[in-house]
Amino acid sequence: MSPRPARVLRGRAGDDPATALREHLIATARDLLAQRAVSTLTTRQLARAARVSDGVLYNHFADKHDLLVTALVRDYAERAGGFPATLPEAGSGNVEENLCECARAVRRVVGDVLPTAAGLVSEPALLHRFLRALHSDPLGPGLLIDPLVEHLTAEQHLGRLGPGDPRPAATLLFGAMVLLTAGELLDPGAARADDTRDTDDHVRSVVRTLLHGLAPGRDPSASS
Amino acid sequence: MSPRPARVLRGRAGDDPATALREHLIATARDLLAQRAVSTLTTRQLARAARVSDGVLYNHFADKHDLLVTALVRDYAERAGGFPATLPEAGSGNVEENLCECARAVRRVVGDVLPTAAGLVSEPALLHRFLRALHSDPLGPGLLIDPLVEHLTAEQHLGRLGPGDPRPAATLLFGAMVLLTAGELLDPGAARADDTRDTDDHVRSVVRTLLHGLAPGRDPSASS
Amino acid sequence: MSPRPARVLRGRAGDDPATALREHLIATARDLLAQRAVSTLTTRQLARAARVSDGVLYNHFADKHDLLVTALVRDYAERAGGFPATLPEAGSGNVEENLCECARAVRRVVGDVLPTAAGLVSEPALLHRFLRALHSDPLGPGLLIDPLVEHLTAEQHLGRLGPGDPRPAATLLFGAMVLLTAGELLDPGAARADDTRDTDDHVRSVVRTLLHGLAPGRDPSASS
Amino acid sequence: MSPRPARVLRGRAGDDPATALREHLIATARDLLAQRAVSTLTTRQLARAARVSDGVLYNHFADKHDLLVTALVRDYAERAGGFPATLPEAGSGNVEENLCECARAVRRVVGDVLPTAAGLVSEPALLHRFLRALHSDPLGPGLLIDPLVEHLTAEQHLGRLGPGDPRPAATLLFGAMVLLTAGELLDPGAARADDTRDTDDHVRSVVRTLLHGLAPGRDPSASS
DNA sequence: TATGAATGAGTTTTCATTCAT
DNA sequence: CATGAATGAAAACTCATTCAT
Repeated sequence: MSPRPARVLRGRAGDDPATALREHLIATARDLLAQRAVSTLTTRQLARAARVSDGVLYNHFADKHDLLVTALVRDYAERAGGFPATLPEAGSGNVEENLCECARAVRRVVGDVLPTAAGLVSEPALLHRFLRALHSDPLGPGLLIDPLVEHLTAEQHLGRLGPGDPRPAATLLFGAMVLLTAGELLDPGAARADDTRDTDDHVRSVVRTLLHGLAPGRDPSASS
Repeated sequence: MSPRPARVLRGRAGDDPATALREHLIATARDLLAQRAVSTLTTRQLARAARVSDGVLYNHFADKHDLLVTALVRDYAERAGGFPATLPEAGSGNVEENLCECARAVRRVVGDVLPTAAGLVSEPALLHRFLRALHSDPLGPGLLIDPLVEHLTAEQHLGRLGPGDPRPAATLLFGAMVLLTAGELLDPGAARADDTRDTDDHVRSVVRTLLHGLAPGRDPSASS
Repeated sequence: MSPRPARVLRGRAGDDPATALREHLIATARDLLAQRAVSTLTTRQLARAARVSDGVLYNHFADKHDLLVTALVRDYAERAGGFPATLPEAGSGNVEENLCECARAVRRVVGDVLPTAAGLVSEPALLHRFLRALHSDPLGPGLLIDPLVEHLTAEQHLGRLGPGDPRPAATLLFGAMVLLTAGELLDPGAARADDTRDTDDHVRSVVRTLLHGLAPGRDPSASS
Repeated sequence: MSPRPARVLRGRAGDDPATALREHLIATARDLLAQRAVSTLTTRQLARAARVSDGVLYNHFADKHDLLVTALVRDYAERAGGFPATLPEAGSGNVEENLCECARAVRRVVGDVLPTAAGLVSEPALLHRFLRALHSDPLGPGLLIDPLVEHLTAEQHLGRLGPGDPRPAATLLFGAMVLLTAGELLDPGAARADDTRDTDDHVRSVVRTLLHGLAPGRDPSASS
């Protein structure tokens, strides 16, 4: 009485067969999205990669964009949703080290999310649908910045950071990490064996600069 | 019996007609690139816009990508090449105001360059060729960061900024501007009438935070 | 352990469920055929409209065409079958008025049947099957003409029409009505508010011409 | 300096190469339209039949419908445009024979035009574009009826036909011919060796009936 | 060397039909 | 028998590239 399952799902059990293939398609799309840019993905490639016939897509999604946006949102939600948990506890250890750990967390999530996000820029229709989907989800545009701001605020309340609006500070830290990530993405040739070490030095110096500021008359060596 | 010049160039004199048409195509491509995304640009549109026949392109460039990359590089070179001149003179006026002006200059150039650059992500082949072209040109990847670093170094020598590596500071400032710009590009709906003012407030607060740092025990109100 | 009846027929009793669903599909197809053209009807639309699963069709009909032809024949049979009863009684009232009423009856049935029939032309396979089905049914091609011929014959026997073969007369009347109907179908824009009146004037003048003939030496005004 | 000609046109000379392929496509479409119904024609079939690549169509026409409508109009124009010339001269020979000749002319043109026209019914979009094209051409919807009306009028002025509106008479004659034609088109099996003879008898009896009318008190034998 | 029509592989999407359940 | 998802062969249309002139 149930319809025939897709060949590719033969042998699996326990799933709701109605949603199993839908999920399979989303998963396949995410896989491909991690390799190629959105706009280079064809429905044919998708079907081939999912080991499924050309038409299935349209049994589960309104059109190609519908599947793509769904996969994109799912991807973003999972990657960005885990971000807050990767931030260190405010008050623990030492402030600078904490900030470095924050910066590394940002770098990780940006590394995950940036390639896909950048690919969206050239597909205005897709971008629009993606942003609408994000806004109607609990995933707001502040999903990544806000936890950082909260961390800084918490450290302020603990007296471990000075007063002042933490949001520009978060922007500075976040932006610097975006830049480092983008640089590496654009120029993979620069990635060397000692890459991690170098990168971490970058992170640390950025954090220190942010902590002590550029203005003269302060002794940054005090906390190093 | 010299070869027939393209119709669109009839009447011009003095130029080498061969390079004239090449330049004309590059200029047209740049014009279109400022309007549409790279991936949506067809050779036909290009030919029509250049008032030239569909095939000429292949007499002057290896293929469509070759023309596009050339136009992209040219565009980047001009926009980014003009950037240093838009930075204020170190030592003039007041340091904070100078930094704000630097930040605004960064925002302008990023606003010019980011949309096109982001569009490249979805065309991996193009992106690769673009990056190779950039590296073989004098236009290194530091084209935008280095002038900023120099400005900061100059202010340090004048004693108007504290000691320390100016490069992470430049990264922080630059990254924050990228973030602001990207936010506006992605969410044009957030652009309001008071947009300029808001944005400038953002810029100023970012600069102040960068100047005074996050560490406690410093009175940021002193210099505001 | 009798087979499960289709959801849409649950609760009905007394019918043979096998033929009930068959009839339900035919009825649904007729409904849709009255709205859309044959060639635009998909099996999916049919199944949805019948509130039945996509595959049932193939349990009761050889294929889509089989169902469609069956529905088409059924439709034609009912519309054309009702036609004789809509003709006026020979001998009643006045001959001209009776002929007008015949003409109107023809127009009605043609209006019902022509759109569907014309739509068949673009589906040669369907058309062929349809015609074969018609011929094997008691529904011959004379189904519409013959009753008209009989009416004329009856009026002849009553001495209210002159002698001569009534079949060409029926052809003339029928053909004129087909023309009027086709004209309106092809050019719906010509339909005005006073449409009914105009059309009826057309019908009347056609009937009068048919009654009195074109040959000279006859005073058509005598019977007007 | 001229672009490369289509392979299929190699060797021909004298034509304007720009319009040669356009005409070739129209001609091919007309050929196919004479065999298959409009809606069953695919762009692929068209290209194959024209011995031309799949895409050429779009170099000369906005889309498939554009080509089809153009072919349809061209076809109609040529077939229907020649119709008036095939009518006999009013006043020549004998009236009845003249009317029979008119009827035969109508039958010919209807036989040419009806199959194609009927196929249009199931393609509302195409039908609409076709009708619009017809109306903007000198080819009005009266193109076929009007010459017939004029013939009758001329015969009236010569005193060879009685008075009265000739238009309903034209409608009757035309409609009867449409019916005869449609019957033969729908039921090609009825076409026999003696077909022409039979058909001609039909035509003659229809014309006589039209001439003498149905009303009693007239002696139709007088003119037979 | 400029022209611009011809080429044909490639794109997204539809849909009649099948078939495991 | 009913179910309805899977199938895959089209469909219309696009576009980078070629090439006779």
